This record gives sequence, C-alpha cells and structure tokens, in this order.
Amino acid sequence: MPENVTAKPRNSPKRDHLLDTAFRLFYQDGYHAVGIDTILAEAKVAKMTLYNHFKSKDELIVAVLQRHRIAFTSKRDAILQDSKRSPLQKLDALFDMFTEWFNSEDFNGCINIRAVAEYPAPSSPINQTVKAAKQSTIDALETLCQELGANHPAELAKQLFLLTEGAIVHAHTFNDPTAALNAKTAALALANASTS
Amino acid sequence: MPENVTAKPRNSPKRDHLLDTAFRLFYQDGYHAVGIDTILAEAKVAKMTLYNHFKSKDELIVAVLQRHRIAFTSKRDAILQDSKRSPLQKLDALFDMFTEWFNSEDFNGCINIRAVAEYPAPSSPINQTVKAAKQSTIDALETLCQELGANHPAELAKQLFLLTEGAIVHAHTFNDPTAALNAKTAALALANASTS
DNA sequence: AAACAAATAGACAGATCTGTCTATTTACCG
DNA sequence: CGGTAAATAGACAGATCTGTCTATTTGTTT
Repeated sequence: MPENVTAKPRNSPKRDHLLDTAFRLFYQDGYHAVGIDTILAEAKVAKMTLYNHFKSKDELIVAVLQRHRIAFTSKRDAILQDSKRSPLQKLDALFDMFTEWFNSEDFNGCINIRAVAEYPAPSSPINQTVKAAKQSTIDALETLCQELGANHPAELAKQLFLLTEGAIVHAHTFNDPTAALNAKTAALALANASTS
Repeated sequence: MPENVTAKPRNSPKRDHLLDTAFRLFYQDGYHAVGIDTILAEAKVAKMTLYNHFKSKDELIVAVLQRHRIAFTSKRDAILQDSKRSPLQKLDALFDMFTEWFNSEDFNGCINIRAVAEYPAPSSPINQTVKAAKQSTIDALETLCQELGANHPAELAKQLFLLTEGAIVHAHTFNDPTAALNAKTAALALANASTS
C-alpha cells in the first residue's frame, strides 16, 4: 500500500511562498481587508494551488499565525535561553528586541493582537491559535521570573506581559518605538520591587 | 435668508439609533465583518437615512468612535476629577473601573484598539480619530501623575497607559478580567517607586 | 518515453459589499 | 389644512468576496 497518497505536503515551496505573501499582506492591511485574489496575484500563484494547500481562508490565516509563532518563539528563546546572560540581562535584552522590532520599517503592530481584534469569537480557530501563541509567551516570561527569584513569579510575569502587550499596541497606534523603552523601565522597576 | 437649509441635523433620534446599533455590531464582530445592510436591518432604518446622515461607512465609524469617546471620557473624568478622592484613590478607582468593564457581559476589548488593528494606515480618518482619543487618556493620566507628585509625571503616565492598554488586550484575548487587578498592582508599585 | 502529481488559467456560481437613485409615505409645523 | 422635510422600500449598479470546477500544461521520476 502506498503511503500518503492523498496527504498534502506540509512543506512545499509554493505553500511557503503563499504563507510569506499572505503574512505580508495580512500584516499590512488586515485580514478582512485582504482578499484571496490579492494574495494570489501578489504571489503569482493559481487559486487552486492555494485551495489545495489550505481548505479555506481561515485555515490559511491559522497557518500564517502558526508560522509566525515559530519564527517569533525562536527569536525570543534565543534571548531567554542564552546561558551567557543573567536573568536581568535577559529581561533587558528582551525589551531591546522590542525596540528593534518597533523600529523596523514594516512594523505594524502584533499580528496576533490584530487577529483577535478581527476574530474575537473564542470559538474561532484563529482566535484559539492566537491564545496558544500568547500563552506561550506568558509561560516563557514566568520561567524568566523564576530565574529572577521573584517572590511571585506568575504574578510578575503577567505584569511584564501587560507591559509588552501595551507597548506593542502603543507603538503601533502612535508609531512610537520608544514605548519599548518605557516598558523596559517599568519592567525593571517591577522586577526590582518583586525581588526584595 | 434661511439658515441651515442643507445642513444635516447633528442630533436626531434616527442618527442616534443608527450610531447605537452600529456601535453594538462593530464592537461585537468588527468593522469589516459588519456590513451596512446588517446595521440597517438591525436598526430597522432605511439605507438612505443612513447615507443622509453619514457620507460613507468610514464616516459612520468615525462618528461611532467619537460618540464612544464622549461616553468614556465622561466616566473617566468622573473619577479623575472627583475632588473627594486623593490622587492615589483616583488611581485605585480608575483600575476598578477597568475591572468593572472587563466583567461586563458584552466586553469585547477596546473599540479603538480594534479600529487601529483594522485601519492601520495613519492617513485614515478612523486611525486619526483613535489617536486623538488615546492621547486624551494619556493626557488625563499625566495630570493625575502630577497630582501624585511623581518625579517624572509624563514618563509615569506613559507607563500607566501601557499597563491599561496591555490589560485591555489581555483581558480581551483570554477573557480574563483579573488583568485589571494585575495592572493595578503594577501601577501602584510604579507610582510608589516614582514618588520616593 | 511513459506515468503521475502539481500547478496553471480562467470561467463560474452565489453571495455580499458600498453607494445611488426613485417614488412613495410619514410626520411635523405653522 | 397645506407645505415641507424626513424617512421609507426597494430596485439597481458595479465591484468584490470565497470557493468550485474543468481542461491544460508543467515538471519530476521511473
């Protein structure tokens, strides 16, 4: 018996290219604002190719978010799991990463936050994908707060998360990259108060 | 010469009802996701009535946001301009207001943040309306921080704003009203550290 | 070369979108 | 009552949306 006869390849150049293009357009203009046809025209790919790889637009969006999560987690963990850095240095470097991001030319807020804004129904697979990604960041922050020796690591982690989420939203709204610096200052103060 | 022959009434029951209905639907499902026809059907109003009061859907959205800003500002200032409260009590009450909001049945995030998510272009009137509303909150926070006697009121105000924005986004993403409490704890710690 | 899978162009359906227009009815007001 | 403005229903245009289908071409592998 032949294996995987009907299975669609999880890795394929066309699929990757579609995800790249879809990410760029969704991130630039939003999910509802960008139609399938626009993505296909920009990627120079036939419609049936897209629908062979993804069952629907919603599934494409989920795949875009999952792909972005992998890339972001990788950058984040390169900082948080760097044994050459002290916990405090990790915290510092983390917010520097945000500064760099906010200053990047195509920064346009958080693709996950914006996905929740457009798909607020908790039952939506898109919404659920976002929640999983965000929870992963909260968990990583809690680990860091434990390394910091915080009195209440989970509570401090959540506070730090509120600061990062707020910084992203503020930087996006006002095109103000310095929000990362403000958040860092606040984060260090909270961390300091929490390890006394 | 008769006055205001062609001018449209700024206050009218139909207009108000349209704004109420539009707000509810936009807030529930998002701006692109809700069509004009849906609003009209829900409000039981004819299409030409809407287009007599608003030139376009975008203008309707702007009017919805402006209307919401008035209501929110009113609630906010009832706390911040209450002479019976100390500055610290005002800060406390402010975050309690968020707790109450997050716990309300139809809480679905911030209509302004979600507007930026869907209309990220800075040139968009919708985007500009959001920025004006958010700036108003930052200014109000700065006044409060001055009352608190903060060493750097503007900086503390921005940090508090990051906390509130983050709390709103977090509460929305995870349907977790306790984000307001976490934000309050952090805010009090920052305010305390900033007034030493 | 033969066989098979992947990708293509393009038509198509059916729904939905914003915005316009007309003709009629309602409601208020002097 | 008469006049005027507001609101109505509903058709309509023109564009756009997601998703399906077919017939053809491309590309790779044996």
